[in-house]
Amino acid sequence: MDERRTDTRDRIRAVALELFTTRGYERTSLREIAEHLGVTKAAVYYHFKSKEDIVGALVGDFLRDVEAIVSWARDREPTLETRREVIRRYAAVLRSRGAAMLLFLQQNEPALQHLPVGARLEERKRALVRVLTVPGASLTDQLRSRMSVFALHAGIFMTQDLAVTDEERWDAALHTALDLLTPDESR
Amino acid sequence: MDERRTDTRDRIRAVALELFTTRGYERTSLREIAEHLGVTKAAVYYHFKSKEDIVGALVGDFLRDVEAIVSWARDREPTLETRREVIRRYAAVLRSRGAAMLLFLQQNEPALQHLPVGARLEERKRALVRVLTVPGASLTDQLRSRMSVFALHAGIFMTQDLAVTDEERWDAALHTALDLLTPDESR
DNA sequence: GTCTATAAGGTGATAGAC
DNA sequence: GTCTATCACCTTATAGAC
Repeated sequence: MDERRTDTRDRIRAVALELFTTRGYERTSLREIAEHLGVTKAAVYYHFKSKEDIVGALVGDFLRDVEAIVSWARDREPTLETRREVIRRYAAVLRSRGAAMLLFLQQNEPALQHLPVGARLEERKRALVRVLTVPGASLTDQLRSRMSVFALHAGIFMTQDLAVTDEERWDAALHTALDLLTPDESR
Repeated sequence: MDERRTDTRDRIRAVALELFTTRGYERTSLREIAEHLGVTKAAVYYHFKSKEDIVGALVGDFLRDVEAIVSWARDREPTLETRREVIRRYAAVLRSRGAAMLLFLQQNEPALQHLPVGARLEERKRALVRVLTVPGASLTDQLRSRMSVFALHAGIFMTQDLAVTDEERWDAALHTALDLLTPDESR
């Protein structure tokens, strides 16, 4: 029924996403989050049992999205076209989640590594890279596959200083990612 | 004359580099650094006036290396061959500083952003990207130039799980970086 | 649901003895 | 150069009133 009487939980998520991105997860305290919302720390602890729990809620949906892509790819033949479609679908997921989530993930990757949710993130990323890599590929091509995924991230966060639209960013990112997916030898 | 009677300062640098890389700058306390060396925190403070001062000593030489590359490039015509040589020289600098320094920089980029030395790092990186980018290049090519620099980093830290030598990593990294430097249109 | 109050412990940094 | 002792402050997290 979703009969919540306040929207504090969602507001905590939103403020946490913003602060974790701009100031970083480790440098953001629960006091800061609470003060931005005009409530006390204890109120935040009512909605989330720990600081880690907040970041867990933030990345949960994203993790399920990636998982779905990997499952889909595993049911298909590992052709170049399958790999290209994986990149397109991953680009679509990133796009639907918005640049904010992507910037948060990028900015806090080192911090997340030391959290339980970071291990799950790492696992999904590995699975994604696995379905993108040709078995027995050269080191260069393995690197290209890994950088293909990264190109989608970089297309957004590495171009924040340029005067272009997000639309143009996504286009350039996808174009570069698909190019990296093409094996080095066949070019 | 360099008449130091102990090598504690250098040992602090080495231990800090290791801990900052494996555990992260923010998650590493001065107490931990001191304990790894078998001395007290106060002893560390005799050699470095602050925690920030340690990381400053760590990246100082690297910053000067990058600065030299940028100066060299600015004195030459901005041709593709110049840009390729910039990448080769940057690869050589990374190589001479060792994978440990690179992993430290990569792992702590978000943390360094909030430190004074991070601003200097950011400035050099921007200057490096500037000499690598053709004026008036398309968004895709600007992204490719930026990812070219990143490819050298990724070639090392993104392939740590693969059973290859560092030599092979550097080769694949340089090859991929030089490919990204070639404009998208002329391929 | 949100509050006040507090526990328990870690942090960077400094003073001053040896 | 290194030590002990300490300062001032911050952190995550909880207990219990309203």
